[in-house]
Order: sequence, then structure tokens, then C-alpha cells
Amino acid sequence: MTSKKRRVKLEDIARKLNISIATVSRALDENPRVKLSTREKVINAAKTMGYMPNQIAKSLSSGKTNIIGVIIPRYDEPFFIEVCRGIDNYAREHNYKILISSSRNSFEFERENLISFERGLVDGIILSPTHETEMFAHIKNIINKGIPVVLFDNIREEVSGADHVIIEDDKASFEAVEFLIKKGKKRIAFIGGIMEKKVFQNRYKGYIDAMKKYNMPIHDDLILHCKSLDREFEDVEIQSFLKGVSIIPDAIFTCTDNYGLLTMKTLLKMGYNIPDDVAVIGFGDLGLGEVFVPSMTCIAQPTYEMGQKVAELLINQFNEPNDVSHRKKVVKLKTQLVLRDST
Amino acid sequence: MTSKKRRVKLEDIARKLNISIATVSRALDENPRVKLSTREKVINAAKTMGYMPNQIAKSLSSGKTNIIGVIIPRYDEPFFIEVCRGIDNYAREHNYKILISSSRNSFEFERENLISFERGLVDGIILSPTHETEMFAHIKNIINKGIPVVLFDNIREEVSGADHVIIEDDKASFEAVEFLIKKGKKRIAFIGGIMEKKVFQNRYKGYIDAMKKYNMPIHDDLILHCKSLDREFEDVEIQSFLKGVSIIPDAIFTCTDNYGLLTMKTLLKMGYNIPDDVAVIGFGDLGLGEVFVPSMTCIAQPTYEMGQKVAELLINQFNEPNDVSHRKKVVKLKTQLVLRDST
DNA sequence: TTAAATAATGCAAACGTTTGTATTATTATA
DNA sequence: TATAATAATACAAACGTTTGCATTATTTAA
Repeated sequence: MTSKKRRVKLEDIARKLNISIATVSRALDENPRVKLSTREKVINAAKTMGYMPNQIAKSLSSGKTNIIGVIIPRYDEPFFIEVCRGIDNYAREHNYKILISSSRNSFEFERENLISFERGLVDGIILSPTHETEMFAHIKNIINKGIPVVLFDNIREEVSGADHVIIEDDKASFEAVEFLIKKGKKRIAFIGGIMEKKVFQNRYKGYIDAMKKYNMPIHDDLILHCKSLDREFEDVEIQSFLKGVSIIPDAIFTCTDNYGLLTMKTLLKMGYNIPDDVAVIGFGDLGLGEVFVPSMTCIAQPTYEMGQKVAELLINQFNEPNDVSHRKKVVKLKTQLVLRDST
Repeated sequence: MTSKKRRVKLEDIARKLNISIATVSRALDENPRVKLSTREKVINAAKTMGYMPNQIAKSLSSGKTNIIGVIIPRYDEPFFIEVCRGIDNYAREHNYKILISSSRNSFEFERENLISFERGLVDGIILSPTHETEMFAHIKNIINKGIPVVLFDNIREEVSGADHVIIEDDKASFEAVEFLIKKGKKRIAFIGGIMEKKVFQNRYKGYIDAMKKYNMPIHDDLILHCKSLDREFEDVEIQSFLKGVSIIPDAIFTCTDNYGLLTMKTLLKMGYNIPDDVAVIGFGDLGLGEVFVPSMTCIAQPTYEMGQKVAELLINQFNEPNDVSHRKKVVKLKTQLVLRDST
């Protein structure tokens, strides 16, 4: 077993064929400057010698890594994974790879991740800010260094120089609540998440706006801003909310799929009939809403498309004159109410 | 707005302080060879000048990228994401990043991904082979080039030179079926996946072994090897299976969480009571088994731990004498039957 | 006070490419 | 056949680090 570990490099091919490294490089690039016969010789030699270009050397030389850095708050949320899938798909079609890292819902980790991406490993960054992220200085800092950035989902503050992709959260929840009202529901409860997240602010706003527009009484008692970040505790919180309400709601608008499912679970266990006693709507429509019995009416987000859009914007930035110090594109994606058995 | 785009590099610091690049490099490395006062001057200058090391140059020079390549068959399966989370966690603690790519359930993509990882961007590779993967030549090829490889989950053939991490699939399903038998179930159905996947072969084997051990009649009619790779079609397949069975089962052992949930959904819609008419067991225990009503008994896999283990093995390989041409460690992880309302 | 020992720093090659410019080889033109 | 034009190739710097070895500065010992 001859342990020939050394990688074949351009130099090896060059020496073997008695030509220069530059010619080898250009031949493999199909550069018309090298004679056809030479090119063929080189390509053949490369193949038989098992040549593989060194990506790192290429990157150092060209100043491009063809890697996109992606920072998401967490892995265990289908929404983010689906966005990543969209990013990956678009990126690969354009010859980019993606390097995902999780900020674990922590501003500090987000900052660290961003800093580590400043080390030249990535050509640009896609970021979904944490709920803890209040100051955007770390992001602006990156932008000032000339690294393209696109933000999505939970953006509390518009950042000059970065593109933004968001969902029409307020409009979506307005419509969902309006739908419940038009169905004749009188006591519509709201289950949302931490108000530090812009998306939850907006979804709450949509709820309030719809209620006001139709002159529905707003009971604080029917409103829960879920504080947990962990499924297990969400469950506990929702259970104690539902068991403690003074007025029994006849519909519940929830701000995530998971809130919706947990709500339905608890309602069923409490003996309520869905949708006759209580109707439930979820938000997201990733995965299980369709499988649950009864199936759950959801606001469907174009999650995969969001990923694609985000990647598209970033890659466009790569090709723009990098002088544009105040680029700022905001893309709002539409949602759709998918009706199922829970309403 | 002065558009100073050029990155600060070691040379800039060196020039500013009138010292050599080598000293700057060593100072930032806290190398004791440089005088404390110099080191401090350098560190200060680096900070005020906003120096960020160039990862690519570092990698080229050191021959290490500190990136681990991960290839999974698909993103939209919580199992793989959870494994990745485990990998990421362990990797980060050891100063590695992970670069995930999906083979999209295609052998061809798997091969392409592997080849792209041969270009020196990653220090090692973690791979979960596709169901299409029959020949392991592409993997052996990588190993022969001296790139450390660890395989997990669906391994049809042991690959000399790579570590393996798998679940005790056969044992797990044996125990689950045994549990059903001891509960007095007489007509236990089986819903598995494509038999090209080793994991499904093993889970089927466990079912058969248990049935044989307890002299239970095995009806082909009660066995479904689901062919779909897509949730939507899985649903259709399972529905038509359940509606078409000649004997009504009193228990169904299913080989994934999703099969289990879809089974329960269809049973409920058909008017059966779970678990009184039919008991159901799922496999995986990621996510929704607990939320469904009734909650689903599952075989729980140590998925996150699997990721950690896989990463650990790979990183260990990095530190081994790279001469070991026939290393091969096989790690089998234990499962646990989690009892819930569906049985 | 000088040689020897040690501490601090600098030089330059190496990592494997790309690419502008210089050089050489070949063909076309007169 | 000499010369201009063009085609093919080679040279060498650059990308930003790391690191073995050489050199210079400083301290210690005699």
C-alpha cells in the first residue's frame, strides 16, 4: 500500500508536460490563448494524474470564496431550515455554497458569528436577527467593510446598505382574524410570542387592527404573549393560559404553527370540539398542520421562496458596483390563508 | 463617506510599527518569542486599525481549513437536521465549522458533493449515504486521498477506513413489536420504507424476528413497504394500504414518526379508536409525537448525540497518525421506547 | 571588557493558484 | 527571404499568512 498522500498540483502537470504552470492553468480554464493540442494534453494529464484544483488557493488568488454565510437563530425550527433550503437551492444554481451557523437565539453568538464571517471565508452574509438583537451596529460594521448583507424575517430596524426580505405579517394576521370575524366568531383569542420579535409585534398589530375595524371588544384576558423559546415550555404556558381564561373563546388566532398545534392539543384534551366550540388558526404552514386531526387552518408563508429571494438579492449585490454605499431594497412576500378543518 | 475598502493586513501593521511581518504574526499568536512590550504594541495596533485575519490565507498556509463537510440526503427531515445540530455543537466546541450540503436523495448528487469536497475546502467529511447509494467506490476514493470520513445512518456496506455510527434498528424494532405482542396484540401490521435503505431493512428484520419468536402469524397483507420519498405521497400510500387491508390490525408498528402520524390520522378519520381498536408506534421521536392527540408511542433515537458522536470520531481522526490505512470503528447507539397514549 | 549565551527580530520560502506582461515561435505578407 | 503580424507560451508578481533559519540586540558570565 503505497501511501502517496501528496496532492497533484498544477506544477506537477507542468513539469510532466514540460510546460509552464501558467499554461496549465489556462488550459484547464479552456482559455483560447492556449493551443488546442496543448489544452488536450493538459486535460488528459490532469485526468490521469487525478488532479483536483485547490479551492483555497483559488480563493486566495481570486479574492472570492463562493461561499455564502447564513446565520439563523436556531436549527430546530422548520421555518429556518426551509429558508435555508431555498437559499441553498438558489445558491447552488449560481455556484455558491452555504455555510450555516446558528446564533442560538443569543445576540452575543450572533455577533460572534458575524465576526467570524469577517475573516474572509464568505463572500456575503444572510442573517435573520435574534429577538435579542436591538442594536444593529455589528451589522452596519460588516456592511461598512464592504461585505454584502441581506437580512430576513425578524428585522427590528432598517439597516441602510442591506437588503431586507420580510413577510406581510400584519396583513396576513389581519386577514386571518377578519376571516374569523366574518365567520361569526365573537370571542377571538390571540396567542403570540415574545414582543421583542418584530414578527410577533406585527402579527399582534394585525389582530388588533382587525378587531378594531369590526368593533370587536378586545379582552386582555384573551391575549397571550408566549415568552418561552422552548417547545416544552410553550406547551406549559399555553396550557395554563387556556385553563385560566375567564371568558371561553370561540376562536383562537395563533402566531406559529406550533402554538396552533399545542393549542389544539390542549383544547382537545380539555374536551372541546374543534372547530365547533373553538376554531384555531396557525401561522407558517410548515409540516404538521395538515396531518393533525382535525387538520389546522394556517396562514401559509412562502418560506422556501423567501430563501430563494434572499439568496438572489445577495448574489445580485455581488455583481453590483461595490460602491453603492446606501443600497436598500425591501421585499415583502405575500401569504395565503389555507382553510382546513380547524375553522 | 470615505470608501476605504481595503482590508488591513499583517503588512500594514508591520509597516506602521516598523517591524517585520513575521513578528506581527507571532505577536498576534501570543508567541513567547516576541517581547511582551512588542506584543502589546502589535495587539493594540491591530485593534485600532481594525485588523481581521484572513482565514483563506491562513488555511492555505497551514493546510487546515477547520471546516467539516456534511452531506445529508435531505434537509426536510428533522432527523438529519437534528444530527447536524449535534455535529455543529461538537464541532464548534472544537473550533470547526460545518458546511452542509444535501444530496437530494440522489446518488449522482452525492457523488458530486463528495467531489466538490475533494477540492481542499474541508478537512474531513461526514456522510449519510442515499438510498440510491449501492457502490461505495466514490467514498473509498476519498478515503484513499487521505481525507478523513465518517458515515452514519444508512450504511449498506462497511467501508474500510471510515468510521460508522448507526442506530440499533433491528433491536429497537424487535423490542417495540415484542412490547405490542406482550400487550396481547394479535394482528400487528408493519409500515416501513423503501427496502433499499439499510435502516428499513433492519427495522423490518426486527419486526419479523419478534413475530417469529412469539409464533405470531405473519400476513403479507399487513405489511407495507412505503415507496414514496415525499410526505404527500406517503399519505396517499398509507391511506390506500389501511383502507385495503383484508384483516383489520389491532396494532401497527411504523418505521418513522411520519408514517406513525399519518397512520394515526387516517385511522382516526376512518373512525377507529386509538389505542383501543388499534395501537400505533412510531420511530424517531422527533417533534410531533408528543403533540398529536392521542400522543404517539415512539422509539426514541439519540439523534443529537449521534451527531455529536459522528463529529467526535471525525475530529479524532484528524489527530490520529494519518497513516492508518484501515481504521474502522463502528459505533451502535441505543434507543428507548417512549410510551404514550397510542398504545 | 569581551566572549558566550540567550533573547528578540528579520528574511525569505512556502502554501497553490491567477493573470498582466514579456518573450518566443509560428504564420502571413510583400 | 526578410519583416511584420499574430499565435503560443513563459515569467514573475500577487493573494495574506506561517515558520525554519539567519541575523542582530541584549544580557550574563568570566
